[in-house]
Amino acid sequence: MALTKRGVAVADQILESLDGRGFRSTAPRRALAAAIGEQDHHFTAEELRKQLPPSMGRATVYRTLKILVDAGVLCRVLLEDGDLHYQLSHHGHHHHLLCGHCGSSQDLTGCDIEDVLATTSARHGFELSGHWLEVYGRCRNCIESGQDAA
Amino acid sequence: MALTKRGVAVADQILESLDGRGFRSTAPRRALAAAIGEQDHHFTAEELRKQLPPSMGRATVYRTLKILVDAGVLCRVLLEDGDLHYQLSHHGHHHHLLCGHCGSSQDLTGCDIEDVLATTSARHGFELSGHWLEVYGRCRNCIESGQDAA
DNA sequence: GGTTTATTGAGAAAGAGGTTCAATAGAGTT
DNA sequence: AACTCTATTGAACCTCTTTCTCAATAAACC
Repeated sequence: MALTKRGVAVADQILESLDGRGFRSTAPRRALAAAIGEQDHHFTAEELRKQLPPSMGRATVYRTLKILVDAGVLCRVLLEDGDLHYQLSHHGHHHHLLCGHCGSSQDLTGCDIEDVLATTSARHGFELSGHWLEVYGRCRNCIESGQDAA
Repeated sequence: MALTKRGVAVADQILESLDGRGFRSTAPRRALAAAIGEQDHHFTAEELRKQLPPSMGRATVYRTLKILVDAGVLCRVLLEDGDLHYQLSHHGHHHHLLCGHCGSSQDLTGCDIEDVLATTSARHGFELSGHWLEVYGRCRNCIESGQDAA
């Protein structure tokens, strides 16, 4: 696995985050952080595991991923077909624009959906505590490179 | 399983929908439709199966559920923890208000989220084709019966 | 170096869901 | 009512993902 500058920075961030939560810095965790740093797209636990040395136990991958989701380092992405993948969580709460062609995802910022939801929920007598939104479509790159709709 | 008036009506609707799509009316499908009609909440395939006679094969339950999702009779609900459940789909496209206390869900209508998404996506050069939104919180009943936040 | 305790990996096990295929049973026909 | 054709079924088996157990290992701190 070739390491990119960005990937290494991300890996460092992940390890710091683990350290900050009292988790030990171990070789498997460093390898996992490095691998996550190199991911272009959202990924599954198994996809990630395939990119790691087979010496790393299944359980370690799953355990560490769960820790990272709890820590807010990773977030889960719901694909259009119902598959759940992982992805770096750059900001706090945010949404994803998922491209059905290249599989990329960008974070959706500047979205006032919370306000809309608050008023609508209130109309139903519903006390809002959270929401989960995924947006599907085609990204700018795929549009410009002339990929036709699937 | 005690049959309610509403449940029977729902079951009839489901069977009609199957019939309209050229599927045969069989005893297992009738039993499954009846069971779905009696569900208060969103449910998993396995939960439903437990309420059906053990003589009904696993495959039949899964096959029929898939058919019903394709037919638009059922929709999938994403729970806050990432679990996917099934639920009756009353309208076409819609969203759910999921109560974390009683587990109930109501359909979210009168939500102009599509417009908001369209403009925001456009700002990202993203061509919108669909979205998935779930809203979590506490329903009117739970608020009024004084259930404290979990 | 020694001690304590979190962490690890291997293997077993659970859980959800899909596949195969011979047997069964709808639905229309005669 | 019997007959035919074909969709449907259920049992068993399998795959894929995820979790659990537990003895061995290795951080971190003294």
